[in-house]
Amino acid sequence: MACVHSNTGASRYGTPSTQNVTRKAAKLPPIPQALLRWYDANARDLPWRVAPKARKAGARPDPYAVWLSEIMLQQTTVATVAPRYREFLTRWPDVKAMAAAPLDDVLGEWAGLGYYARARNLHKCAVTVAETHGGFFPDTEEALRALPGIGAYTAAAIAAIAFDRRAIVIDGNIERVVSRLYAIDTPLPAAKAEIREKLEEIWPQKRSGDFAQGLMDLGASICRPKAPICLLCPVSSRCKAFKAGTQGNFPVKPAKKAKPNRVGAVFALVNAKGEMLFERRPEKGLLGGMLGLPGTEWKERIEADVFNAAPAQADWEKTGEATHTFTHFHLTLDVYAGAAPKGFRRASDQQWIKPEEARLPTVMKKAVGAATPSPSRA
DNA sequence: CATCCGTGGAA
DNA sequence: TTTCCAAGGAT
Repeated sequence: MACVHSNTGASRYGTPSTQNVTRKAAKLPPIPQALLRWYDANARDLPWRVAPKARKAGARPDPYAVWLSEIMLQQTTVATVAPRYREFLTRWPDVKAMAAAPLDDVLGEWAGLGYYARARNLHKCAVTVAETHGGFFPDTEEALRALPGIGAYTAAAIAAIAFDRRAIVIDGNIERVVSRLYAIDTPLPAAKAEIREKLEEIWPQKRSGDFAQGLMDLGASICRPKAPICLLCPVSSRCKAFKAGTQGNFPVKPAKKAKPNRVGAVFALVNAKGEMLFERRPEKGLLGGMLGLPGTEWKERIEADVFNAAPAQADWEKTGEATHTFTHFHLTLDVYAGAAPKGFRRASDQQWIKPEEARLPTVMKKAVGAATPSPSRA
């Protein structure tokens, strides 16, 4: 990449005292060039990633694997995703396999990962790709964007990483990197337009996917939210915030709201086989489609007669509490345990499962734990 | 544009 | 203990 001689470089007017140094009128390398060189040497080894070296040799990632990883990585850390991703890929090696699976199997495999709409849309997307795209993911940003669970970020990421399209990928990492590079002081999310404009100017035609992954790796390892390691940054010389020493001020974010408290009660009904009664939660809303213990709604105040929400008449004993913090509220659940009365018949949306075998969202796992205290305690 | 939607790790 | 926040999307 030939360096065009700058006609604005300071070297023209260099003082005589620097004559022996003869610094090259070194125009700084463009950001993509510096970033990609850094990525070639420092790319993280991730299970869904084709390393830059292999990529240059012609290897291409499986679009299914890219899609699966991107959905799982939405608002979820690499450390959490990596082992779960391997389980998904082993269980459903391709999109047709996932499309053929029952939704409840996918939800069960997703248990504990949070944001369960992702799992519902994952399955819906697999079915769509299998049925209306012949089992192949579309290779354009626009067509990808139309699929369930694929928004602006994920569509661009898949287009760039799996299909080598020039697509402007913007995630939280890249927002942070760019807002520091250009010292963008507009608060998010309003700053997104400006961030996109800056990226549009510098985004390379070639190695679009590697550029996106390089920016994200940089954001994760160097240009971190707290204590960025600017001394190791390949583009610090181009970074407006670094030069001003203000990298800690970016990105500007709005203040967060306080989380209200909510309370409720759940009931752990146990039968003679030691199985516990679970029910499938409504398809939409919090923990939609997941298994849980029957119980009250979760409100600011406890209901007058919580036993109206019990699944059966039983000698309910309060065995403990479960506390959990969701994205937008704190929850305290009173946990009651009881034995199923004779002749009890479960409803159609309920099922008996050994508690240790149930694939549950975390709050329900905590509630089950509070219903069955571990035998040993010193 | 604002709100809803999980979880676990780090500081 | 509390706060922050991570490869966001749907409504």
